[in-house]
Amino acid sequence: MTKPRTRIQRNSPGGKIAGMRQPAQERGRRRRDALLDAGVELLTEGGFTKVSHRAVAERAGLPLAATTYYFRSRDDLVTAAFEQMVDRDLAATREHFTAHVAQLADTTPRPVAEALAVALLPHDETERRRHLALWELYLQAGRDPALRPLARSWTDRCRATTLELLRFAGYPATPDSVRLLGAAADGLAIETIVEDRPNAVQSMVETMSRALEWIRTTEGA
Amino acid sequence: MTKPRTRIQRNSPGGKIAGMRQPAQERGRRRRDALLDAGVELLTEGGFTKVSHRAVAERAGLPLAATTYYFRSRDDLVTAAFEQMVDRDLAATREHFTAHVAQLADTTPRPVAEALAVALLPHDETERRRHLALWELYLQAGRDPALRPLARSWTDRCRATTLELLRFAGYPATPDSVRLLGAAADGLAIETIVEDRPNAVQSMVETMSRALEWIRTTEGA
DNA sequence: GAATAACTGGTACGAACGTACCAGTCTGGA
DNA sequence: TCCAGACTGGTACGTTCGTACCAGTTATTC
Repeated sequence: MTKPRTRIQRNSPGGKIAGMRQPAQERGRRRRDALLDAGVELLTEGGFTKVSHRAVAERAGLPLAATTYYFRSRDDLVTAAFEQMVDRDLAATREHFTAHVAQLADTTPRPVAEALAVALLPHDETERRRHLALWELYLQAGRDPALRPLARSWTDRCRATTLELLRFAGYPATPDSVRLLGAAADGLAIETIVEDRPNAVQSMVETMSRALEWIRTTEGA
Repeated sequence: MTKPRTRIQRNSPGGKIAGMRQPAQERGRRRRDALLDAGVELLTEGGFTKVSHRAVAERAGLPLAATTYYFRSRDDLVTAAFEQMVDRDLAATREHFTAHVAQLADTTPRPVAEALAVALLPHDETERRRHLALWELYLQAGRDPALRPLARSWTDRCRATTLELLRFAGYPATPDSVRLLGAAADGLAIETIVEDRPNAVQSMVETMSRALEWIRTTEGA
């Protein structure tokens, strides 16, 4: 993904391994975190291409060289940011869904589908852009094998979470039905995020509740 | 998407509108097409970031300035390439599906799902990368309003084609069921293309045939 | 055949980029 | 107290980029 290799590589300028994972000192850890947060912010705002060493450093209020000190390369930083975004995304989904379902009177398909849509769709422009960035990174994994394990783990964890949440809501879902439901949810979510059409949310709820209805009848409630 | 605006813009260097849509002369049309094809190739091979004026010109065997002569900007070129890729993709899907279905003995869910998977999934590495590029551009539409109409039209045409093909295969599909089926197909296709797991195709066939089964029972065959 | 527009191709500018480099300062363990 | 290693921050290199520019050649129109 990068090219300029203009000077001789020097791996250890005095003993350190260039771009370690865990800084030894507290201040170093704070700095690395700040860079990571800056990376996530920039990824969210402008996607992949807006994440440059300079932009990240400026956003974090740190000198340019800090980025190459704490991360082996730009790719390394982006990968770490992706990882963090996935974690946060899954946690947020779980939280949204359980909070929504907990206050439900009945668990007929319709309100559960609503809870799912609320949990999976962005609620404001910033969140929309975050989801966009997440999918951009996911797609990038199709070209960059280094990102692939992360992409797979995102899918797996999404499916596991969906299965768990459905059972929590009283649906006798199996991995098979979750596969269909999850894929459909992904497809609809991407469509909503990208195309920004009127009634997209309502339409997604409609479609998802049909899918839940299908689960309830075929899996035998 | 671009920034460097270093000199004063000059719109009409002698009468021409910078970057017209249809060259007036035959040779010009051929050159524009060559640039477009080069753009599609580069998009396929390396995605978005590999498409630079210089790369396109070199691939097309033309001087650098040809790119700015025939396209208003890099974005303009990319948009035109996206348009072309969508057209070709839809045509290929239709062709694959009908060819496959035509030689089917029965139209039970399983073989039809197979035909769908064959029509929607890439068959070699080049095709896989082409699909990757298509989705990258689609996602880009989430950030760039200029691309959005194209993204919407892709979705709409996909759904219309799916509906048509299902009916061709003898399935009494409605727009509603196509919406679920199409979203699921998109989700599964992206997953397959990006994650490159073993048995992905078979798993997709499995899932799609369950969806078709469902269509057949609920829509009443 | 002359005038006008379409097109060509080489070049230049200014900006941004990834990352290497290095002389220094700070910090924690012996 | 000392010193090795962690960290800092400023700078520099070489590359690539988008696109403007312009003196030419070629085609079309009157």
